Amino acid sequence: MNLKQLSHMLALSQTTVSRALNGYPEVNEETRRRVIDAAKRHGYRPNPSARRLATGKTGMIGYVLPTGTTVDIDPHFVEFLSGLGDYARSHELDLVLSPADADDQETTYRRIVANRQVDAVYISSPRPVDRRVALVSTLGIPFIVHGRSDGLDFDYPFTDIDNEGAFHEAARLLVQLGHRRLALINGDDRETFAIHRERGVRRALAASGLVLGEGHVCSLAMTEENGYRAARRLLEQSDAPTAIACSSLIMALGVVRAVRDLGLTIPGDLSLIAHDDVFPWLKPENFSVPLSTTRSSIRLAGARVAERLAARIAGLEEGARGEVWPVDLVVRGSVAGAPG
Amino acid sequence: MNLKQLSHMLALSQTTVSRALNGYPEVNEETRRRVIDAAKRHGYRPNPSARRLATGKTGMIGYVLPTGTTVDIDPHFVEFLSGLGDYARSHELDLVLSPADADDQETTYRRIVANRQVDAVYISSPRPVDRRVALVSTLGIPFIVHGRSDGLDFDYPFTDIDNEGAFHEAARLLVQLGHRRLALINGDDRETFAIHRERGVRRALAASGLVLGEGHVCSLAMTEENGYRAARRLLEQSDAPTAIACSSLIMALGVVRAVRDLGLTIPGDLSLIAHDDVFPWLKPENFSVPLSTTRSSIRLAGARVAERLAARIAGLEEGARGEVWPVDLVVRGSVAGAPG
DNA sequence: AGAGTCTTCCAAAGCGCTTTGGCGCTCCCG
DNA sequence: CGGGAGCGCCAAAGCGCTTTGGAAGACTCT
Repeated sequence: MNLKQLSHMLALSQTTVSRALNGYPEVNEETRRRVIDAAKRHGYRPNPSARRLATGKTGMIGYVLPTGTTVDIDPHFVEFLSGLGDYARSHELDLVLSPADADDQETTYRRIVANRQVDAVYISSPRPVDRRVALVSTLGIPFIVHGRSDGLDFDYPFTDIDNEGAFHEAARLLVQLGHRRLALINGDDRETFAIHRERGVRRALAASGLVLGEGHVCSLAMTEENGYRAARRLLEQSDAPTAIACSSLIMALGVVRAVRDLGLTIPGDLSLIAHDDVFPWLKPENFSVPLSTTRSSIRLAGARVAERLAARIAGLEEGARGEVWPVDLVVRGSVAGAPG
Repeated sequence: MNLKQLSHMLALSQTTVSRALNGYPEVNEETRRRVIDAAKRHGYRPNPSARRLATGKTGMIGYVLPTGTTVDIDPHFVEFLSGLGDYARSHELDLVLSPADADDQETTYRRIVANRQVDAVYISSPRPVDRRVALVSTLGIPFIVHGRSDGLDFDYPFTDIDNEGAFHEAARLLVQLGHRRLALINGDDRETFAIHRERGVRRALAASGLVLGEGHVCSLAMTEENGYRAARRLLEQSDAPTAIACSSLIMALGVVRAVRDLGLTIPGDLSLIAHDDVFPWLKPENFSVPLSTTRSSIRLAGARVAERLAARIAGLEEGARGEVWPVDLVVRGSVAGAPG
């Protein structure tokens, strides 16, 4: 059932039917009703390929998915996706994932824009001076960055959480509790979020005349194993930290295991605070010692990004407004005063 | 740069240029070379919307993403996606995720097929007599089911792992080690994989004249918390199991925590085997007591599904062939002879 | 009553590609 | 040298929608 058939059976022109369906004003309400009714009754659905060809609108938002046998999409992605999908569903948007070589995502961004495959794109896990952000903003397609890229000489729209503030708060609390030797087990420090977190910790320490020791910061992919290794390394050195801030719940699992292996306890020997992106399947309150966290739902962020993307597509949002969400510091049993 | 412009500047017809580019035989090799060269030099890329309108081919594979505020996409999805993306990338396929109400995915499948939005779809987490499978197969779009749906009165193409065999092997090993009271901490038993796993365990027990006790099987969403709760419940009852088979590594985390909370040890008081889908961020060998697992890479499955989908789109694969992959049983420190 | 203004609808021209049907040319063979 | 076969190419017709540029009819106003 296409426009032609439908208009023919209504004894109207395709123009009128199209306009009636798309809410254009120059059609009689009575006629519109008739058309809409008939369309519904015959299950007419405009062919999106044709519509796209004519309008350029696709009803899709794009994301370039970094892939490669050595590349791991991390589990945060799925939570973000849940939120994004949730919003997208209610607005009839689809999401197209274009897999790309992790080291060359730009070609793919170019392609999907040149091909007008999507109405908007988002970018995640940005790094400082991120070339994708630069590229996409010159390409002139609506976009939102989830996170931030520093050092760019132009503004761009983003939604980020206050990573620096969160880790500043966490570190400040630890310092207030008397800790003098803090360590940071961070994510990949080529990513902005990790840099911001480190900055937050350093700033808090500096406020009390302390520093983050040379060997007291680790930047690794956020796996349980890396959390374990980092913690072992930190805790076995002579000036072992008495408190650790950790960038992920998954890494924190490894930290807890290391602590146990070394015969230490939390929070007796070590205070621990981790960042919690709010996974349904792993909760900080369920750690053997309930884990203090800086908490921010990545799922909500996904929904927000989708919302802004939709607004931009509709022309309701413009400009380079960046928003930074505050992060909750949730104190649980894993922190205590410094030992000794 | 479109076909018209390109053909004009080559002083050829659009037809010839199109054919040259698409590898049709009726064009002189010399001409073809010229055309391809010019296309490359001018960065010509056929407009996919137009091509789609003309051919019906989209170069995309579809997936209906169940969403809803109460619906959690589980982290397995992201690993599957990695594999799928990996293959898709090398074959210039994109993936479109259409979010849908988790309770009504069929409408969305209908839509994407009717709209010819994608060349093929896949279905995951199938249940017995899954209506999506029935629907999609009548819709006549190429598809692959990741997993299996039992009780359908027709065949369909799927790629699954031998869940029954895996848990049969696991349970058999435990029985051989002298365990008489086994328990199963399973995933949601509305899904086929969980049913198959339970069947595997029961079959192994039956072979030795044993049964899976009434209170010895739990079916829950695969979260750490549920693993913990299930394990507590099992271990605190009077006829507590001496061995547990567990459907997920994440749940196993909870089991381990419960065991510790109860002052028990693995494998002294309890033997534990879990299914490992092979996450890069959580490895069974890194559990405090290295975890025995039934192992099967869900990532590889993703790549395989993509491969079959591509083959079907190209008309290289037909029929309802189902493939069932064997699962490795990897024995580590978490199993031992039955206590007492 | 005639002119002007809306209102409501239509025919037709794209959007950029593929594909059908056919045409002219060369080549080979009897 | 004439005719049939192939080769290489082209013009034009879609694919199904939106949108431009009217046009016919109804209505208002003077």
